[in-house]
Order: sequence, then structure tokens, then C-alpha cells
Amino acid sequence: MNPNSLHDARVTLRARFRSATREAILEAAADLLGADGATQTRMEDIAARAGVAVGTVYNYFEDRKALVSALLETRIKGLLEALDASLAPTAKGAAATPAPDARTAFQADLERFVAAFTAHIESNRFLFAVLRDEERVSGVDATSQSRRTTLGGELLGKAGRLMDRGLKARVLRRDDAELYGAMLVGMLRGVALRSLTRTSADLRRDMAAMVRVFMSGAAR
Amino acid sequence: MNPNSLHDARVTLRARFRSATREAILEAAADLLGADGATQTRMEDIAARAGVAVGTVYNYFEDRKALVSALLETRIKGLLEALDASLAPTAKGAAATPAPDARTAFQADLERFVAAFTAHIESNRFLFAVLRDEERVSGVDATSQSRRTTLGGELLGKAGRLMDRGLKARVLRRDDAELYGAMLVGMLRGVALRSLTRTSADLRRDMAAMVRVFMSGAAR
Amino acid sequence: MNPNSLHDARVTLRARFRSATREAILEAAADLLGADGATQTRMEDIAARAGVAVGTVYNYFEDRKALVSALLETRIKGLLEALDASLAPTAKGAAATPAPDARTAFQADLERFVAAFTAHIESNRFLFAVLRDEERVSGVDATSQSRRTTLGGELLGKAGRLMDRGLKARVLRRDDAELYGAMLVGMLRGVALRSLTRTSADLRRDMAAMVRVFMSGAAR
Amino acid sequence: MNPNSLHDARVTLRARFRSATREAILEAAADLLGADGATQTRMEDIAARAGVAVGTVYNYFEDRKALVSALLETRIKGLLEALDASLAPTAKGAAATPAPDARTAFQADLERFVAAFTAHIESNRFLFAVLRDEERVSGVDATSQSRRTTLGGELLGKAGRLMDRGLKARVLRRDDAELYGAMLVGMLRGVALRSLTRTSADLRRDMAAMVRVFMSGAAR
DNA sequence: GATGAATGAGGGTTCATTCAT
DNA sequence: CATGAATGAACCCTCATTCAT
Repeated sequence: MNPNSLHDARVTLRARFRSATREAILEAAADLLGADGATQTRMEDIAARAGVAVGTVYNYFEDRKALVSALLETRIKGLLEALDASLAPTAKGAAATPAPDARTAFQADLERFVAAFTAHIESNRFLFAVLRDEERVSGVDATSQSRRTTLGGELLGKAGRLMDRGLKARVLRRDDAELYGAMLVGMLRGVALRSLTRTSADLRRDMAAMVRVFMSGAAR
Repeated sequence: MNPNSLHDARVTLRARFRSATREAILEAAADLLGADGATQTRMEDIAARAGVAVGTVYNYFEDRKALVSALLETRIKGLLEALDASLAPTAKGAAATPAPDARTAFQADLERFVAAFTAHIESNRFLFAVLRDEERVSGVDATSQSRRTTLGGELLGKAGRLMDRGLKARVLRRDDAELYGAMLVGMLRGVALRSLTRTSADLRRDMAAMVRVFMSGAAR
Repeated sequence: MNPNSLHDARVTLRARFRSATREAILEAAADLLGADGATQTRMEDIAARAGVAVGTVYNYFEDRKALVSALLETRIKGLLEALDASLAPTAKGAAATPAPDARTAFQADLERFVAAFTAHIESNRFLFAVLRDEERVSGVDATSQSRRTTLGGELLGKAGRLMDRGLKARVLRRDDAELYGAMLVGMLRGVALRSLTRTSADLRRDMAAMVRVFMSGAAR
Repeated sequence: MNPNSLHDARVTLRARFRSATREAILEAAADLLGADGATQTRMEDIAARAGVAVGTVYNYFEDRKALVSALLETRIKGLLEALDASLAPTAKGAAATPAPDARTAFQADLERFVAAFTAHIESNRFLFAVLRDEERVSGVDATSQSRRTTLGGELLGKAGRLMDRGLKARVLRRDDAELYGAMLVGMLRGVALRSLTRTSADLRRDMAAMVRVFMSGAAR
């Protein structure tokens, strides 16, 4: 429309391309790190799989550590946001249903939480490796040792919030409440990892079963 | 008193010394691999901590892989044997008690299993790292890809045998029986790892709580 | 007014612009090479300081070596021309003054020489670095090893010509005449470098003092 | 003589060998840095010329910077110590000679200073490159920016001390006394560098001539 | 058998140069 | 012509492994 449009278009195109290349590199890194483990994956391999030269990787990421950090950050951020979303109060849904009893409501929350975890983990086989290797996710800067969080730690936090809700609704037993989070995360991981070795496994069915067991064990 | 006895003694002494050096190296490797992770630990560091020269390490272990394998093998073997022992039918004990009902008996088995796991993990912080990094345990040769087992896989097997017992005794629900093993191992790991971050954690109490939850959830 | 004039004007404008860009790049290179040294200065840095893209630098200079050569050539050429000018017989000046004796005349020549050097070196801090690093100035092609001259070599030549004049005028001692040039250049450099470290230094006064010492030492 | 003698001998041998290897590396570095300049010399080249593998270089020097620093430090230290020694008061010599007049005494000091410089520079062609490139010599740690000294700076200091002596003995003119050091160092360098290009040059004779000129110019 | 200096393949990183837009 | 992302050769450095003492 204006004289700048051409320029804008160019900028946008370039920006998109930059973004695409960056994603391609992250994708390649995710694939290789997931498959071979962090130690066995060379920068050159990542570059090759991304279809770029080594130097290009360094145009997008300061160094190896920065690349791995960025990868973990985006992927984990995605998972954590999905979990947060699954925990968000669904006002309309609550209004639509005729006041379900507390236990049913909590189990619904739990199922959404588990479903969110499952969905993300399925589409990011790379995160399995993270769950396995538990690399560090730096919240801010790589140099500052403070405020370092692990994926496991974050998961525990989210699960803890879910458990708190169950406690307040008097659905969960108060006895060992603060352990429930750790148990849930452990079970999630255990069942998810199991599906890695069994090709025939039905992760969704297994997760449902897990929820049943957890509810029977933890609910009043 | 005869020439042979002297020789034997010498041999024995030497053998003991060899054995001691070997153990020192394994111990050093366990400490460092546990603390810094497998990737960050150099052969020289292991040698230094063991109080020997690098070359000496190579007198006892073919190469780095052999050392790590040996370490995993001994440590994991110890854990697995302890778990097996906890699963062994205790005929006398059964006779001593006035015919406990099946559920009580299974819970006792489960508690012994969990206790065995807990005891081992407590005295081998290194195994935490294995649970974390899940390195491969090569049954035979490092090059042969066949017969590779992971600690997780072995644990699943043991847990599965325990669950089978519960099933046969009609204590566990049949529904999702084959998942129980994965859940138990997951919970074990979750609760154990949690105690790593909380200095005030009482692992034993937490494990007891976990057993309660599991029994409520998985038992009929 | 005819088609050509317009064309000529355009060409001239373009030529000027080209020239300006070229100068900007040389200027940027001079600044950075002078400050950080040749090794630490990247092509990208030079481009950035010149306000152009890297590729543009390569539109004006074949490669890095060509850029540095061109820079040295222009800057050194300027200095050498100034020195030559200072050595040119100033007919009018000679006529104006009432026939000074030979020694006074030579000292005047020397002072002009030193002043020319000082002026140039003051406005081209970059040349300090050249005096320091003594990079090669290739007269023609970088590959041909023949006809390579250094700034130092050129300076020696000019100084030698000045000394020759002093000799012919019987102002200088004949003994070590061919050394005088080297000594003068050495002293020039020594005094100039000294002023780099002392912020309060008065280069002009120091140079005058140097001339006095040189005259006392080298003159009959 | 004692049980330790064997052990001591071994240690000494090893220590000597270590020392020899270290020196070989420094020697190789000196040769190559002197010939090709610091930038063009690769660690691999230095190692090759020293007759060792790259890794070996890193067994003796932390990294490239440390190697260059060590080289400069030893070589420059040698030169500076020689200069200091040439400045040391020669009590006996003074007593032996029949009270020379002050000027003769100072000229003798100056000649010793120049001779010390010349001798060192002749046997360490590498130092020419340092005089040329003026790399930094770190007095203590490479990270601390404070207390960095250059070869030029150190030379100025030594020369200054010599000039002070001449001033106190009332041999030198007071006028521009503090410049004399810079001039002397400049002349030294100028004459030394000149001898690099002229194969037929007689450095010793040139230096003597330089002393004459300096004395005539700077003395009262 | 112990020692630890020497080895060198291999990986991370830089940066002059190219070329499609 | 300007642009600047892509390229990849080349360099610094690490560390598992060897072997002379």
C-alpha cells in the first residue's frame, strides 16, 4: 500500500526465514539429542541434519551450551505452559455442567493434567531424553547459578498445585499430601518411559489406568 | 609350612591387594560419576581420587567403557540381588506367623521390596545418577548390541515379578496389572529423587506413605 | 546541457559517492587497526564502523590483504609525500633570508622534516601501530615478493637523503654518516611512542629537544 | 649413598627432562614467532618444531597465551637482568682504575649498557619481533589488567636510571634530561633494526658510533 | 605392576569470503 | 550496488589411551 510495503515484505520474509532456520536447527538438535544423547551429538551433525553449515548454527546460537539451553527452554516452556493451561479454571465448563461432585471435578482436572503431559511428551520424543538425562534449564542467564530449575522440579511444582486443589476440595487425604505430587510425577514418568520400550503400548489407555490407580490410592 | 603355602599366602595377599586397588578405583569412579555425571568425569580424575596413576586404572580395566560397565554391573548387581532376596519366599517367617491374610502378606512383600530398594539407593548415591542418566549396562561385550539391559528395565522386571505374586494371590486388581510395575518403579524413583532435593526429607517415612497409596490404589 | 553533460554529472556524483564510501571504509579500518591491532580487527567490525555491510567492503577491496595494503599505501604515501615536501628546496624561503650559514640551514631542514613527521603521526594514530607492527607495504601485487618496502625502510631512505644533504653541506661529520638516518628515525619513533604513554607530553617541545641533541651529536 | 639416591636420581632425571622439553617448546616458539610473527604461528607448528605432539605443549603451558607470555617473560627477563647487571656499580673496577673523570666513567656505563642490549638482541632474534610487535608482558596474572608492562616501558625505565646517573655525575645536560632515555632506546632500536636488513652490517661498530653521537649530543 | 609424560584423533569455535536477494 | 546470512577451511584445545622407565 505504501512505499514501505516492499521493504516490509522483505523484512518479514527475511525474519520468517531466520525464524525458520532457527527452528530447523532446534528441530535437528532435538532429534539428535533425543536419539543419541547430548554427549554423542556433534555440532556438525546438528548442522548437517538441519541442512546448514556449522557456521550457520553459530549465527543463531552463541555456542553449544546456548543451543541446548534454548532447545530445553522452548520445549520445556511448551510443556509447562500446556500444564498450566490444563490447570486453568474452566469457568464456562463448570457453569455448563450441573455441579459435579468434588471428586469427579478433581479427577477431571487430573485427567486434563495427565493428558496435557502425555500429548506433549508424545510429540516431543526429545523430552524423554530430558526426563532421562535431566539437563539443567536455566531460568535466566547461564552464568548465574541462582534460580536454576530442572524439568523435574518444575513438574513437581505444577503437580503440587494440582494436589493443593484436591486437598482444598477435600478430595485427597491429608496424610501424605505433599508426597502426592512426587508420586504422580514418578508414575507419569514411569508409565511414559515404559511406552518407549513397548512398541505396542497404548500410552493413552495406560495413563487412564494410572489415573484410576492414583485416585483410588490418594483419594479419601 | 611347605613351599606351596608360602606361595599361596603370597598369591592371596597379592590378590587381596589387587582386589583392594580395583575396589578403590571403582569407589572413586562411583563418587565422581555420581557427583559430576559421566560426561564431566575424566579418567585422570578417577585415578587421582583413587590415589593411583592413570596407567594403573588401565591395568585393571580395559578402557573407560569397561570401567563404567564394571561399576554399573557391581552396583546394579548388588541392588538387583537385594531385590531378589527381598522377593525370596521366607518359609520360616510364614510358618511363624499365624496365617496372615493374603493382602497383609503381599503388603509385607512390597514393603520389603521397597525397603531393599531404599537401603541400596541410600548407600549408593551413585545409583541416583544412573537412574538419572540411565546408562547402558552391557551384559557381555560392549560391541554386541544384543542382551543390553538398563537398570530401569531390570527394575521393571523385578517389580513385575512382585506384581505377579500379588495377582496370583488375588490381592491386586487384574485390570491394569501389567502397568503396576511401571507405576511402582516410577513412584519409587519419584519419591527417592524428591528426597535428594529436600535435605529434611525422611525417605523411610515417605516410602511407607507411598506403599499405603499404592496399596489403596492397586489392591482390590 | 547536452545528453553527455547530464551523464557526466551523474558519473561524477557516483564517482564521488564511491570515493566517499571507499574513504569511509579506509577510515574505519584505520581507526580499528590502530586501536586493536591488525589481528584483532575483523572485517565485520570494519564494515560496521564504516556503516556498510560486509559485502560492500568486498565491492571496494579484493580481500582483506588488499584493504590493509590500500590503507597503508594511502597513509604512508601521505606521510612520505609530506616528508618529501619538507625536503624540497624552498627557493623563495632561501631568497628571503639573508644567507644563513650552512649549519643553520641544515637544522632548518631537519626541523621541517621532524615537524612533517610529527604532524602526520599526530593525525594518524594508526601509523603508530604500523610503526609498531611494521606490516608490509606491497608496491604492486601481494604475491610478488619483489619490491616490498616497509614504512621503516622508506623512512630510512628519506632520512638518508636529508643526511646526504647535511654531508654535502659539510654540516655533518662524515664518520658514521650512513648511520645517522637510522639514529634519527629511531629517535623520532622513540620520542613519538613516549608521548603515547604520557598524557601530559608535549610532542612538539620534545621533538625540538631531540633536534638539539641530534645536531650537537652529529654535527661537526 | 642412601636408599633415596636412586629415587633422587630418577626425580632429577625426570625433572631435567621436563625442563628440557619445556625449553625446547619455548625455543621452537621463539624461532617461529620471530620468523613468522605471532599471528601466523600455529600451535601445531610450534609442537612440530619442538619435536613433540600438540598435546604435550598443553602439558607445559595452559594455553597459547600462557606460552607466549612465558616466552616473553623469560626472554625479556633475561634482557632486563643483563641490563641491570650492566648498570651495577663495579666497585673493584672503579678502584683499580686511577679515578677516571666523570664523563669517561659515564661513557663506560653507557657502553656496557649498549653492549648488554646488543649481545642479547643478537642471540635472540625473537626479541626483534617483540620490539616490533610490542606484545604485552604481564607481570603477574594475565587476567589482572593492572601492572602490565611492555618491553618498551621496561627499557625506558632502565635507560632512565642510566641517564639519572649521568645527570648526578653532571655529565649530561639537564635541559631535556628526561627525554634522553627515550632517545637512547629509540636509537638502539633503530640501529638494531637497520642491521636486520643489511646483511653486511657490523652491529658492534654501529653501536659504538651511536654512543659517540649520543655523548656528543647529550653531554655538556 | 605402578607411574605419568607423550600422543593425536576429534570436537568446538572463528571469521574471511561468497552470493542470492 | 548494497546487503548480511551462509559457508567451511582452519585453528585451538581436550582427554582417552599408550608405553618407556
